[in-house]
Amino acid sequence: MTALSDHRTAARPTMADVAAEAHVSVKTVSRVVNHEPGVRPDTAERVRAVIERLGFRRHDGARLMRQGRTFTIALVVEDLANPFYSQVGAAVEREARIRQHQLITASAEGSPSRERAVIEALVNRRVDGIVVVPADESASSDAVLEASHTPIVYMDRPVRGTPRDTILSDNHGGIRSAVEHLVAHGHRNIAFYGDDPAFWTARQRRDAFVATQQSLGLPTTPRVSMGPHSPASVHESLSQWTTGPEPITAVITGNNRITLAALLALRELRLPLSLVGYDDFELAALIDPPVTVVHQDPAAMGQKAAQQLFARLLGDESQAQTVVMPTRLIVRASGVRRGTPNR
Amino acid sequence: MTALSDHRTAARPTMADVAAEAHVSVKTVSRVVNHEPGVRPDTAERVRAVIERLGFRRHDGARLMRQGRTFTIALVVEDLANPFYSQVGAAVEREARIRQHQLITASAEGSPSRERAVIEALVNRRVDGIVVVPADESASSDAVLEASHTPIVYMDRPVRGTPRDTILSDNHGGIRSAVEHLVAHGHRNIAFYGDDPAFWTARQRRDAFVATQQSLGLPTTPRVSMGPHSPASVHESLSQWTTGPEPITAVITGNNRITLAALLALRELRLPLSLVGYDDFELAALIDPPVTVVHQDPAAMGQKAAQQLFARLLGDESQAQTVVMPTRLIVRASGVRRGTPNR
DNA sequence: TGCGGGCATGACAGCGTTGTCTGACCACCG
DNA sequence: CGGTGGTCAGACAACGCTGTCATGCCCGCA
Repeated sequence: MTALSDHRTAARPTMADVAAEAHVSVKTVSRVVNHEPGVRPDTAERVRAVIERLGFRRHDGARLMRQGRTFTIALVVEDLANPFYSQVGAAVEREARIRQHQLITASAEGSPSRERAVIEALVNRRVDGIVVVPADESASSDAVLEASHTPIVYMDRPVRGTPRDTILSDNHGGIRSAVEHLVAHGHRNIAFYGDDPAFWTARQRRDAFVATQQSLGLPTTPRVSMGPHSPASVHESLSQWTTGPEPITAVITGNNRITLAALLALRELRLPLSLVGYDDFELAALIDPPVTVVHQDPAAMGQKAAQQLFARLLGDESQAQTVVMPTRLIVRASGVRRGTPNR
Repeated sequence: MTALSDHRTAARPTMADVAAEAHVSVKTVSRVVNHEPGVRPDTAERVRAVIERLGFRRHDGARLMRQGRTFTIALVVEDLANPFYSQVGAAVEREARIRQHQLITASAEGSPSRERAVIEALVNRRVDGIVVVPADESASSDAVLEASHTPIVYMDRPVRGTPRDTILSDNHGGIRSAVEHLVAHGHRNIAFYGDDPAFWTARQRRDAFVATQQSLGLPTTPRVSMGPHSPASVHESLSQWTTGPEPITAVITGNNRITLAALLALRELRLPLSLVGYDDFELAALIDPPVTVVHQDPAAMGQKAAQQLFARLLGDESQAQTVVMPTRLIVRASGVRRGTPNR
């Protein structure tokens, strides 16, 4: 254990060291370091010289503990490597940085218990606030947060119980725009592939699909398949739905990964179906055919969440609000009719 | 400023509160909280009950300050939203989490001065160690780190000066495998599009390209174009190099973004050139034609960097080492000859 | 010469923990 | 019955900094 601390025990001068060397009190050093007034220029200069010479750096841990806040916020997501979350992360970090805060990021890997553990650790560190993409709607960690009075903003999915600031994407509107787009291009038989219905967003999008179909008077033959999906699972139902009566001519996919699976399946089956995917992705324009997508803006969502959090940190005591961020349909060739509709 | 602290001043019980309530000393509470021996079961039980009742949570900031380390590491990259870095980030966070550490992520946005500021802030917080993708080779922040004795691991790019642990990707091998692959498919006139030569990796890859061309006895007509690149800039030189004498039949791109630019340019020009890109990307298999790539493994690099950092934290005092991670050529259709070579 | 007032500086406590050391109490033994 | 040793518990200082308050000094003015 001695080795462990070598790099710390080694001559890290404190204010006391500087004070002794400069023949002033610790408080004066503090004043100089923090640019507080009331220090004679020559004294300040002397102190600065010693600081320079000893290589002193203020210990922010001590400082922050004295001051009661940590100038740190945290972001808890499912998987940092997922482009959606990494864009959220970049946006949140940016908001934090311009406000002199630091960002701790943590992955809960989709596990509520891990999420709880992670959040407890963050609360114990007294992070000033947390942005969470909750792993489940019951949010077992919510009680912890309640007790700790740590401000929190939920993202992408709501949580039952105490009302909290929540930033959502307009799942309903997004799906509706997708369906309407396809209908405008003459499609009437459309399939929907959604993610695991354990996810709130997956259910939202499915329900929006069904509702839109009904409101537009489309055939309501159940062509909804919920995940988790693989290229193989998509493949299977696709080959059914394209061969029976009223074969589908278009597909809507409920997220990134499913879009990928569907594209692979479509390619294998050599089916020229139209496709609209939920979530934009890099290079969507380069796929053949270019994929039309419902774009939600993760950067904007992250930014909004961080801004809301900082508003709370600055004392905004208004009622918790839910913000629904608009989506945008990016039309590329894939939504346009290619197969021959059979009626 | 009062509002600012509402959520903190509000009843956050300390060990002293618990101690008073349980009629024991603070130290005993500490013992119970930390599962230290030497507390009678009934006393411990009483203390636990009070802890539960008051909702006490240990203040890790205070604890860590007493103990001298923070159980925090940091990752400094250029842009968290870039898939390469986000995968690195996910891997580093994972390594940190399984070791009970937390990860602070920060973007330097490619600016050396911002990087310096960010690193100074991290050092001031006494993070236990830092993984950095340095913005430039001179690494002005290195002096700060030297003085603070904070362990550091550099990633993706080396830094001049004091030797440090460095995790690099095998740029030379990667490019060589790309060139050899193309040559094996009959290509002899190959162009290289690299990123801004201000980047060390960009220069490495360019140099590797030139060297490999020479060693394989290929025509050494200079068909190297360094960035920054846009689809337009690629477009321009492409149309030149495909029309003059000894027209090129294949292209190698030096990173993700350039691959994208090149794909767009090739599509516009309707040129059936072969393409090998540096960096794999999601959906590369779905592009038409599927893009052959040199795959570097960001997750493995991040993991390796974190592991090396933790080894240092645990007292590994051996000499700084540079690890070069292998790359892997993922052959998809795009490397295969499609255009008609003109000889 | 004495005094009020401002300025520069310092002493001290405290943020919430933990490490060290001391002490009370009890049991056991010769 | 006194000494010894073990167990449980607490007092106190310290981590490095900042907020509060006190002090000393010099200046100007009556």
